[in-house]
Amino acid sequence: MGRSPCCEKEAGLKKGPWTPEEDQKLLAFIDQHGHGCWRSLPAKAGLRRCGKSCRLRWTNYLRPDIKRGKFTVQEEQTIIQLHALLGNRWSAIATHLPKRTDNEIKNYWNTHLKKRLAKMGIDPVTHKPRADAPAGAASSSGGAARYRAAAHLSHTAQWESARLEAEARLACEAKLRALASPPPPPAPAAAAASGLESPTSTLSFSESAQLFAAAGAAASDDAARGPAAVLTPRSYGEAAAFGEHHRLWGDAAAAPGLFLAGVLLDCSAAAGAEAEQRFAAASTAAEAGVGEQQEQEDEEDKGYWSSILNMVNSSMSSSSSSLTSEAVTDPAMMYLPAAAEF
DNA sequence: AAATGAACCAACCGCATCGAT
DNA sequence: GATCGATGCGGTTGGTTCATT
Repeated sequence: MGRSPCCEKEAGLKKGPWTPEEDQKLLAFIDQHGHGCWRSLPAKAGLRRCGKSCRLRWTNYLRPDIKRGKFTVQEEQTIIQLHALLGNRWSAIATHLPKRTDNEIKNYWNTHLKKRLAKMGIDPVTHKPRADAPAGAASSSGGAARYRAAAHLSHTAQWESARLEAEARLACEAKLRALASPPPPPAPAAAAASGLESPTSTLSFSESAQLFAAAGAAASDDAARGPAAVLTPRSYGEAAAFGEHHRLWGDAAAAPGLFLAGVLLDCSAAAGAEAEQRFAAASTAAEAGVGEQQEQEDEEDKGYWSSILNMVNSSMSSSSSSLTSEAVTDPAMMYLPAAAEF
């Protein structure tokens, strides 16, 4: 499609850092008239900038409801959790951090959080411990290895389902917002309801469900073979039914939640070394496959997922009075708003 | 004090998406 | 359904500041 660049390379258009005078002009204009059409704004406001540049300056810097300065531990945790679920969808993440811009969150992730995770041996893309992480993965055999494989499968399935769930919720949110004004946009909600294919996923909704079933089978198989298998058929049965997303995880080393919920809370700069130790300790424990430890970790994982889902839920329910709290917490109701579209 | 490298962040660029025609 | 224009998003760049040698 022959499309002209959104900001034609007009001679005389200024680029680079904004001056206080330009900020003032932009602020004054938007204060008086609103931004309206960004493309025509610069001329009306007397600015030699392209509309895109004006929009960026406004949304990332001049908007009055922007909070600047250091990110709190709470905000850090939120970013990490949401990034684990949503990937690099900064605008979606930013909707859960009022007063922070997507650009700011993205910068903070790239300059701080990503490095911190990497330093701890956690892959910042997958949020799982890396294969080459110091204390962990490699040295298992026999039943333990099979257990880990089953656990990993389970982990992958749960990971996918929780992420898909969050995406579905975001799609619902968008839909509900749209319903409040213009007619509903079909695309995201439709995808969520029918195929649930996701831009950040290699799995479809049904594939995730199949993963649960496969993980359940593997675990049952393992349970029959030896004590290393600690995943209960009950938990897998429920998971396979695709109702309980925030159930137990099999493998502490493969479960990003354990660290993201707890460790990262206190690993901001000063506590970095300690966090790494905790990471190593947890990985070692997982390696040993100790049941008691496992139960404790399961509890933490449950808490982790609850916190994420609660976070998504709360923003969901606060943005929509038409949904009951039951509707947004009951897994069976989870996809109804999107499904109702069809 | 100067040089160098790392960290930070505002802004740009190109592509994707959406709505209008 | 095809096309076009406007806007939004995410990746990247480049300038500035800070820390270290």
